[in-house]
Amino acid sequence: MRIAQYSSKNRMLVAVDCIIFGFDGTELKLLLIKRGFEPEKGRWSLAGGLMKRDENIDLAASRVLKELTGLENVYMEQLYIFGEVERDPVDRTLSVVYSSLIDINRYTQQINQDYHAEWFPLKKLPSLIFDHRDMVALAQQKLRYKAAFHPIVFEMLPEKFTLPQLQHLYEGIFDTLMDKRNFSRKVLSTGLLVKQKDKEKATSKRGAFYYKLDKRKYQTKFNAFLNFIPNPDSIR
Amino acid sequence: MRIAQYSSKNRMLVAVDCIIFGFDGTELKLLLIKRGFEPEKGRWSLAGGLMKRDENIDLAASRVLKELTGLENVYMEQLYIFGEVERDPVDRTLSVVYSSLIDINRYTQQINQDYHAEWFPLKKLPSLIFDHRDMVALAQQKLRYKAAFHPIVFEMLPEKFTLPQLQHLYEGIFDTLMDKRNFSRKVLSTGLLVKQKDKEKATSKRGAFYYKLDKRKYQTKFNAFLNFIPNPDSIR
DNA sequence: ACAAAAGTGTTCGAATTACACCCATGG
DNA sequence: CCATGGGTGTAATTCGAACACTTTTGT
Repeated sequence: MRIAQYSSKNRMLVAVDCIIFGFDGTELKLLLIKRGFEPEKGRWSLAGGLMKRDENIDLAASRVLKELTGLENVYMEQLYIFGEVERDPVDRTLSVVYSSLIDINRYTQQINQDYHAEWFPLKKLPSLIFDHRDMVALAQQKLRYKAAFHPIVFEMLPEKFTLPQLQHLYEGIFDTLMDKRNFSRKVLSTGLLVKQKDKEKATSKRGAFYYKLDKRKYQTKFNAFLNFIPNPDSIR
Repeated sequence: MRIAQYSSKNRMLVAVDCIIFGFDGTELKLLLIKRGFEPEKGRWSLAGGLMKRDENIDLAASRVLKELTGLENVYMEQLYIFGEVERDPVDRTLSVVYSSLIDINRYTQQINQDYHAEWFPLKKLPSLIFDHRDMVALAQQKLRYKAAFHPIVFEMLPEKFTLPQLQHLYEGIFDTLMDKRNFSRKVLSTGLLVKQKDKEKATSKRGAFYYKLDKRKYQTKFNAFLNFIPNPDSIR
């Protein structure tokens, strides 16, 4: 009876779609590609493609991202699987969504002219195909949730970064403003940041000291919960 | 080029597996079924089955759970997709894992003799097929994470429950002991509990007052983060 | 009368918030 | 010399942790 279900009539296609959040030191952005094939050719979408039958899901996500944007070796994690029956009009297709956080400036070389990929400010996204807008909304929600408790967003910063940059990033994620005195006290109290001797001088005359992440401590303290949200009600 | 990938050679099977956590007032348990078909017939496994091609994923999970355990209308949420290439020896099969929290006593009628389903204490699980042990470990981790910040675990309690029961549940989830004075102060301070006039008299001579969840407030306050973990280091 | 679980308050230290001024520098 | 953003300290409050005794009642 049940073993009969190990039959092929229920096989289906599985896609991966990659949500790439990026931070340029000021603003939170999302990487989109201009879809190069039908249906919906020419419209903006997440970097996505079909997973192969003999391919691990995580590797499929990396491959698709590489093929469509040129990005390689970026931090990615599985977010959710979307499976409404009618979500892709051509064929029954599930989509496993991956989410990623990167430092935009670190990867400008990789995202070159060969790819029709472009960064869009999170607040000014174009319309997206299928259910991609829902995917982005879910990813944003999860990013907030994680950022509220973990120092994970260091994935989106350069090797060296300043406290004002870090604060701008958190403000972007939560769409709120924070007090810089309280912010620096809290973030420094984690003991995860190492102050550098040099300064970032591009955005201010005085310059802001660089910090680096103490990666050893970061690994072990990952589960030490931080509470970065100034006030739950202020999150929009 | 790329449209050629909208071909059928990459179709694959997709299963759903259901992790059912239950609480009986004292102990955290997991619902397992004796697998009724090859391979691995006769061994214990999560309630799982293949998803149909014309079926929504969430509905597939509900259907499979109903078919294998008799359970209906339980709170379920998608946890993760497992997709190692060799995870199922018979055929390439992804598994979408769902996780669920229920009040064991409320559903004893539904889980009847027709089904080879059985509750196992979380600390004394039998060996499980395929990667099901990994699935359980991940679900447990996520349950802790959520329970640490949300009053979500009310899904696992009866309509009326006592503070000692609620505390035992949290102690089961975190495998730790909590101070009942601090616990009750914290949980009552949420304003989500409504004290009842009657008492539960089965487990003590004096009896413990019942409480009910204020569902209106629960809906709106769901995102008010609670911090139930006594001390992050004490979580094993 | 006693065993067993329920219920309740206080004190202390830590963390969080609100808030305002001086600093360094490039122009 | 001044405009711009960087950097720091303190007081008031809230929150979390530790801790022990009294109440109720079935046996």
